[in-house]
Amino acid sequence: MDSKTLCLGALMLGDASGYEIKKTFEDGPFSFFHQTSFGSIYPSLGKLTEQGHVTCDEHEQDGRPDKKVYSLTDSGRAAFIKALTVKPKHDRIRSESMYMLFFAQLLDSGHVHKVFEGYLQGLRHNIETLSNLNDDGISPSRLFVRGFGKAFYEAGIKYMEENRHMVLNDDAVSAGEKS
Amino acid sequence: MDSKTLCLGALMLGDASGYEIKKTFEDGPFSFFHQTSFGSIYPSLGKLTEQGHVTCDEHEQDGRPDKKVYSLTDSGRAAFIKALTVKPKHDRIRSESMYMLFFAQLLDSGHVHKVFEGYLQGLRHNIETLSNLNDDGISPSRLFVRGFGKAFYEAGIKYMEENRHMVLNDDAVSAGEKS
DNA sequence: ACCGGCATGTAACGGGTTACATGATTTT
DNA sequence: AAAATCATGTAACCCGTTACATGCCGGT
Repeated sequence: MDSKTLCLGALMLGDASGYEIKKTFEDGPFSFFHQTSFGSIYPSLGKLTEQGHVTCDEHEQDGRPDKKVYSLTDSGRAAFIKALTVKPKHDRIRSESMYMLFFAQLLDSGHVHKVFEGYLQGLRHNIETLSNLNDDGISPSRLFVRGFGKAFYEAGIKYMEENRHMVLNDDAVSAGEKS
Repeated sequence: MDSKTLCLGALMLGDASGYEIKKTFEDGPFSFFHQTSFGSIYPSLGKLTEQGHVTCDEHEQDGRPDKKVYSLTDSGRAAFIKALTVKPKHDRIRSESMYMLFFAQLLDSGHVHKVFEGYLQGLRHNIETLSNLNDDGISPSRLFVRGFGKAFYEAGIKYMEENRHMVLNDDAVSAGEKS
């Protein structure tokens, strides 16, 4: 799935600028299963405009560059649906943190600790992000995906909290006193 | 984390050929949080050999090309540990299936059905893969990572089974009869 | 007979990340 | 005073995927 399709999907949620599309992938409903960067969004929007899949309204602004708000056209909507009507590729996950924790016995325990806590915090942050989304009037399938993300992350948090002793062999010490 | 580090990690589990390293990322303990392809493994092994991080033993074989079995050197082990002693990047997940399910209401229900069932099957397959691994004599941190993967996938399966009605609006019909 | 598994490797192509370039305004 | 937010865009580079090239063996 290329960056253009990702942009079309973001615009299915409503007109938006490139900047706002990026936020959708950071804080919005796609945050837990996709990510993009400006370097791919802006060129994609350019190509989509050429192809007639989106139109662009420029709003002048004080000081800042003009805000370019993109809207889907019928052809864009059709292209989006067509792009989604293929066999999906398998999920691709890359987790450096898990790779590090796997090799925890080789690493400095301070570092392992940081990685562990950082990962936990990341999971909590992701749940918060999903929980902050407004669910009013959202279709069941969208709620399903949100719920799936939450279920995933919650299971991860629960597991980590219950099994921290497997990676961190200092809990008894660091919990009480430091000497 | 580049492909070279990934190869070093695979070799930490024992000497292996490029072909076997790939299997480690497909069926082995890394399967759920990383993936690679021959196109990146073979060149990486070449570079690592040049750098002295691995050595290579060639075993002649009947018919097949020689099997090149790589082993870590001390310098390789040190390089690996150094590569892991940095702040990990955030997990990167890309799930085309979830993207499709999010937009289920736009898509042909037959296709949605296929995506849903395919995804569920994929989760089950992942759990099976993790369950087939031999846990004997494995360090706690490695078991932790395995358990994390299982907890993740199990939560996903449970959620999908309990909430299928949110995406699939044909369960009552298709469950009983087909007319 | 054909497909899948074993086994290594190269090359091109595509694509995305990162960094750079610019700059005002608001928050800390 | 510095950092973050808003806002767009380009370019280079890295790197990985995909496809190609080759070939035997075992199972169906």
